[in-house]
Amino acid sequence: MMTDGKLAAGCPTRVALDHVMSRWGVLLLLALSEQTMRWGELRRVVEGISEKMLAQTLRTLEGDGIVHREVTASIPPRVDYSLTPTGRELVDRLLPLMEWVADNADAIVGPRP
Amino acid sequence: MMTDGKLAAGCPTRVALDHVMSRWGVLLLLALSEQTMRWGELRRVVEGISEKMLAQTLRTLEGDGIVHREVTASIPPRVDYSLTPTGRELVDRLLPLMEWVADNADAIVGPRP
DNA sequence: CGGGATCCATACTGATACTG
DNA sequence: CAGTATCAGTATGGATCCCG
Repeated sequence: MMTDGKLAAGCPTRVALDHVMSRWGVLLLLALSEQTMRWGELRRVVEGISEKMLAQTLRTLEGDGIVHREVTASIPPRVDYSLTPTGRELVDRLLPLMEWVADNADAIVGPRP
Repeated sequence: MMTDGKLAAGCPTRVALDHVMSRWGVLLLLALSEQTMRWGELRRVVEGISEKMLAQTLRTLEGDGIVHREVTASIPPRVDYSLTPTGRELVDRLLPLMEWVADNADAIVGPRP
């Protein structure tokens, strides 16, 4: 029933899905699921992400109302990223999936040379 | 705690995640969550997918032990795709997330011009 | 019908430099 | 510190043609 007309090519669900399930999106949401983080922390925790994709993905998620960006005008400047209530709802549904993938990752990827 | 060392750059969890959460992977899993489907059906149901990505994604998921491929030698040839038990476990955790995204898609994507 | 092979466009990355 | 800008190399995806 979800596969009927609801997943047409450019529909909102598809777009939202691309944001949320993107390579770096899930990892950022996972990181923020535990605590508010600063730019530099995210850069370190989400290993392998480029500055470009970090900025781009954060801006997308912020625009989606999933991530909250809070600037503290100080020297040095400080910017904190956290989940919005909507983001929290999303992550609550994302976490069980992530845990399953983490638990079964070896079985999935391992067997194949 | 999942964000500690467990998500290092090339770790199995990251790789598995890229397969499962890929743009087309989720849509194929969603389609197969309801019933076994043939190549042509998947091509139609997962609107917008190219033949290349359909073949590639299916082969990846098959290699991961998530999707089962069954060939019937007939004329015309027939190939059915279905979820393995592992795939079913995965989809059970994926579905709640998908439903949430579908329900909130307009709120996520809509508000931004 | 179910793909494989090929070529081309785009997206992503990495490195570097620069700013408020 | 927290970004933005730019450029070049590479990976990824799409379109098309073709075959058993």
